[in-house]
Amino acid sequence: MDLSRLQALPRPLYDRDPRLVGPDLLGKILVRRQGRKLLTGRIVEVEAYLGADDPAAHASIGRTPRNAVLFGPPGHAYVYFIYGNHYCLNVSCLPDGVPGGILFRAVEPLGGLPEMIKLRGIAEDPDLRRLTSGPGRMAAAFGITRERDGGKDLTDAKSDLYIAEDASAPPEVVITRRIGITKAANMPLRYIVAGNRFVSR
DNA sequence: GGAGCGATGTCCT
DNA sequence: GGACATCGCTCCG
Repeated sequence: MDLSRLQALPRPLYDRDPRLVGPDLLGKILVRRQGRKLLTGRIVEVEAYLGADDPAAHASIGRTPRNAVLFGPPGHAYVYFIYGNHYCLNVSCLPDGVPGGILFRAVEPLGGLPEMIKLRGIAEDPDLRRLTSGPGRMAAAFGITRERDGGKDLTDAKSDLYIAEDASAPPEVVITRRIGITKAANMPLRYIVAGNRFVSR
């Protein structure tokens, strides 16, 4: 990958309805600096979570200390811990005071695969399709935790965690219902890259 | 290859 | 006390 082509996505991109931000994030690149190494993955699956009118969204119960990032300015990392085992990464959307976000569910690994495998704690020569497919697996592969990354500005290319674009063409987007939730499970708010094999099941 | 289930922390009611 | 935006293991076919 041509790293000199990487440009951090600007804040205004996130200052919109998550239903517009979600599809625009497909094909973009999640970048993690891990010491001297660069871990990168192309975003292939995301879900939008809205505000009071979306019962599945953490923001639907109103602002609490836990979900405050979703109510803050756009372009920041909302990281939460789920099921006692896993972290999940979101980026806040909409202006300060208005909640909303995008959950990152899967990336296609591009660079830093040995480091990702190490962070996942799995054997060498793994099934690459399962390295970064699913929000918990993806977060683990990128070493993302709430303590380390919660609240971070994801528009800062000097940060150790940000979202970038390269010169590649935007992918074809397919919209489906969201996965793994019980409330509002029928809302069409999941966005995936058509035909991509790193999308979760 | 799919259904069932346990592990496990955090937060809200 | 229970819900939970998950994962990986079992067991069954």
